[in-house]
Amino acid sequence: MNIYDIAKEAGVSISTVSRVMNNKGNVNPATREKVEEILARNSYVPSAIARGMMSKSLNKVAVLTVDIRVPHYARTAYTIEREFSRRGYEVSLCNTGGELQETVKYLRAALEKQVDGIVLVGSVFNTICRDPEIEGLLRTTPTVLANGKLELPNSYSVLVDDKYGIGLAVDHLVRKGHREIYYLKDMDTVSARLKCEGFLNSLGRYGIKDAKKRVVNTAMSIEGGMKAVEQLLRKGNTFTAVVCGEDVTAAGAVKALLHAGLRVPEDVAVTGYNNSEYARICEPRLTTIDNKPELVAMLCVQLLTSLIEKTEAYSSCTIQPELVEGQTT
Amino acid sequence: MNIYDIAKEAGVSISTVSRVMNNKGNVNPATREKVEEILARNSYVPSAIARGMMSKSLNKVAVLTVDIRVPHYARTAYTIEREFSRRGYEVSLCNTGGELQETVKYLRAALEKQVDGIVLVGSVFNTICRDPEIEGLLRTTPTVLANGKLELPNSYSVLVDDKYGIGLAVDHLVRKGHREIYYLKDMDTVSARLKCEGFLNSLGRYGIKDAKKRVVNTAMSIEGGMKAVEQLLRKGNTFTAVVCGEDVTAAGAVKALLHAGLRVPEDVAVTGYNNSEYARICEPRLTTIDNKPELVAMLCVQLLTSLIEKTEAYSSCTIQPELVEGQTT
DNA sequence: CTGTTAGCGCTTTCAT
DNA sequence: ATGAAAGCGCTAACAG
Repeated sequence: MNIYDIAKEAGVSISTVSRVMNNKGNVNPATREKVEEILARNSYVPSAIARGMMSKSLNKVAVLTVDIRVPHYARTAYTIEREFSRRGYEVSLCNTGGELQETVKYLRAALEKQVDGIVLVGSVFNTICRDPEIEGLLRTTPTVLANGKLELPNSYSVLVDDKYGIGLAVDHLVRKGHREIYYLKDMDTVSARLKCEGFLNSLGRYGIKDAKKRVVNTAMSIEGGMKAVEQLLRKGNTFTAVVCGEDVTAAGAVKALLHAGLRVPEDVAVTGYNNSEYARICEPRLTTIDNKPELVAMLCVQLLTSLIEKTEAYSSCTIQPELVEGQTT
Repeated sequence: MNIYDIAKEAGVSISTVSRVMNNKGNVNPATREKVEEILARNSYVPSAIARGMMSKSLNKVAVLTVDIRVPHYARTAYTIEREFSRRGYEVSLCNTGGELQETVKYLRAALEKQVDGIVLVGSVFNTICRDPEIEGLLRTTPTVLANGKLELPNSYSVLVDDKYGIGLAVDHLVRKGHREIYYLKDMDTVSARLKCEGFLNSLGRYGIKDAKKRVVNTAMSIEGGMKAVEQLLRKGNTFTAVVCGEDVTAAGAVKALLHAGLRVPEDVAVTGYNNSEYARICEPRLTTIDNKPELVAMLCVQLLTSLIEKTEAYSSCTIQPELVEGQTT
C-alpha cells in the first residue's frame, strides 16, 4: 500500500495526498477530510525511506558508546536518546567495546544510512579517532564527542574536567587532615590519565612527596578495588585515604578494608568517582565526584542539533564536576 | 557523489558500478579493478536509503525498553545489540519509560522507517501492548517480547519463569531453617506480580500461614528497601528473612538492617533478584536469583532473526532462573 | 485548490 | 560482459 493506492481510493492525485499527510500547501477542507478518513481507515504508514530519498535525511543520529552496561554510559546514552527523541530524531546505538574495527564498521553503516549526526560517548574515542580511516568517515558528518576532543573540522566536544574532579577529592581529604593518600588508577583512556594527573598535581600542591609511588594500577571492577587495597595492606604501606577513579573500584576498596577489620572512614577514608548508584549502595555510602553525565548529554544533544540544523551558534565547552559528600570520608 | 559520478569517471554504466559494489553478476576483471580503484579513491559510500527503496529493508531492528539505566535492561539491550550487529543489523533504541504514548510514537516512527523487526524488553509491554492501536502497529512486523507474552499473529516471546525464581529463594531460606519470611514487592508489572505469586505459593507449600500479610509494597530503589525494613522493625514484626524482588531493593534492606544494629545473615537473611553488580557491591554480597538476561537476549535475537529471514523453525520459550548463593543467607 | 511531471540513487530485468 | 531503461514511493516545482 502506497501513496498511489490512497490517491486512487480517494479519487485525487498523489500530490493532494502528500499535501494532506504533511499539512503543507492548501487543500480543500472537504477533500482533506476525505483523504484523512482513508488514511486512517487503512492505518496508512508512509515510507520514510522514499521520503528520505528527497530530503536526504532520515532524522536519525548514531550514538557510539563503549559498553552500555557501564552505568555512567547508560546514563549518558539515556539522556541523549530522550533528548533526541523529543526533538524528533531517531537514535541508533552501538557498543563498540572501544575497538577500532567495530567503530569503523558501525560508522560506515551509519553513514551509508545517512545519519544526520554522530555522538561519541567516552574518552576512548579520543584515541580511536586518530585513525585516518575514521577521520575520513567523520569529516563528512557533524560529530560531537562526550568527554573528549577531536581536531576535525566538523567535530565539537563537551569535556569534563576530570583533572579538576579528582582535585576536588584530594582537597576534601586534605581538609579533613589526610596526607597519606593513595590513588587507584584503572584503564588507560585519556580520561583515566587526566584523573591520575589531577591526583599527582594536587599532591604536589599540598607538598606531599613521592606522589607517583602512590598510584596503584588495577582493574575497573570490585575485584580490582579489592586487590589493590589488599596489596597495599600486604606491603605494609601506611595510608589513611584512598582516592579511586571509579565508584565500582571504590566499592571494592571499601569491601577489602572492612574485610581486613579496618573501619571506614575512621581508619581509612575512600572516595569514588561518578556519583553512581554504586556509590549509594556501598555501605557506608561513598563520598564521590559527580561528573554530571546528564548535563554532558544535554549539551551534546544541543550542540549536535545546532550543527545539524545550523540554527544557532555553537562551540565546545567544559563541565566542572562537583564533590558529593557521603559517609566514607 | 553518487553512482552516476563513479560511472562517468570510470567510463562505464551505472549497472557495472552496481555489479562491482555488490559482487553480483559477471564483470570483466580489468573493469572491476578500475571501478574498485575509483570507489576507493573517493572513499565512496553508497546510499542505503536508495538501496532500501528497492529491497524494502534497511537491515534494522527497533529495541524498545523501559529505561536503559536499569542494569538488567542494559545487560539485555547490550546483548541484543551485539548479536544483531554481528548479524549485520542496525539497532535503533528507545526508552519508553513504560508509557503508552512514547511507545506508540516510537513504534510508528520505526515502522515508517521500515524496521525489519521489533524487540520489546520488559514485562511492562505485556500491559501496554493490549492497546488496540499498538496491536494494529505490531500486526505488520515480526515482534519478540523479552519476558512477556503477546497474543498476536506475528509475535513470539522468551519468558523467564519468575514465579519459579522467587520459589528458589524461598526454598533456599526454608532449607536454612527460616519460617518467618517477608517479601518486598516493588512495581506492578506482570513480572512483579508473578514473583509475588511465587512467594505466596512457596509459603503455602511449606505450610507457612498468613502469607499475604508477609508482602510489603515499596519502591524499587535503595530507599524503598530501607523504608520497608524500617517499617517492619518499627511495627515489631518478628522475621528472620527478607525476600526481595530486585537486587537494589535488597541492598537497601541490608543497609537498613545493618543500621538497626542487626547482623546479616546471622539475625536476618536477605535475598535479591537479578544477579546484578548491585548484588556483588552489597556487603555482605547478596544471595540472589540469576534470571539470565544475556541468555534471554540471545534467544530473542535468534527468534527474531528466524522470523525476519524465515530461515528456521521458531517458537516461544521459557527460561528457568538459578539461585546464586552469596553471603546474606 | 489540484494535477502533472521530474527527479532522489539505487537495483534489476532485458537487450545487445 | 555491459548498457539502457523501468521502477521503488515520495516531494516539490510548475502549470493550470
